[in-house]
Amino acid sequence: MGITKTEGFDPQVLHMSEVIKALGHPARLAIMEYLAKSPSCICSDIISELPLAQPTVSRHLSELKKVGLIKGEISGKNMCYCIDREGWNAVMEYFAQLSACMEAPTEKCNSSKNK
Amino acid sequence: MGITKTEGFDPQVLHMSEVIKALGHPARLAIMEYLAKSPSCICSDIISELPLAQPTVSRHLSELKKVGLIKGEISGKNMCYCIDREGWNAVMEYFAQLSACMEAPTEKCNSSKNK
DNA sequence: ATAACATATTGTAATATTGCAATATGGGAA
DNA sequence: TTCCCATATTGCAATATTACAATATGTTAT
Repeated sequence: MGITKTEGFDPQVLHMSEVIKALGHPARLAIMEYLAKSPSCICSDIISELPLAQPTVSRHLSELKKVGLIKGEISGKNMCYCIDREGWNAVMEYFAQLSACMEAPTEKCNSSKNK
Repeated sequence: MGITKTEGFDPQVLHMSEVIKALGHPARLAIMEYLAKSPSCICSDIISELPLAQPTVSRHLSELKKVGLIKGEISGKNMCYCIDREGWNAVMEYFAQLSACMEAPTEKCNSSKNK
């Protein structure tokens, strides 16, 4: 159906999957890489870095912004995007927690079930 | 168009985005959580854990397997899935490297450009 | 062999995603 | 103001994704 079912899932899983989904696209992952590595955050630089048309890049940028992975600030005539550390760190912590559960054979790791 | 352009992107970005995309769905992320937390890896347990029909879960499982995040082993009448640590760790290392680039203000972090 | 169970595959309908051209918007410069 | 420039938005068309019923496959027990 193309529609993703959301009922019956843990709210944290729902939220995280949405953020992670935004990272699951070459253009958007490349944007994150670029912003992580480059001192420049000017939108036009990002556009010229990617093999996609300007409207397409703009759409990907707004999707990353929507889920809180980047934030944009107007800087004169340009738009300056940068990584939103809060959103990014939340994903990293989520993954770290999952990894920890894999390592710990018999520990609880049931933080999401305590409700 | 629904089709994702791949030309002009770094091969690592292409591969990683594919794996991450598999994680960007509530059912598939819930499966990963379940396998990380639970000692059981029997397919039927996963199915009864999710609010989705059996064929749908089966498809999600095969997608996770396709990108190397889980692996399945036949165990008599049952199928036993578990996390493929190699694939999982590759994603974690990729993210760790990206995070490191964000922290390091003026270091190179250009490993992907050395080609 | 047959029944019962567990899982995978196929077919299909509904919806989502992607990409780009065209266009709109908004700021600075002339 | 008018002309650029940079970016966002809109409107498609093509393709991908999702979910499930129906069905197929394979395994174990009887």
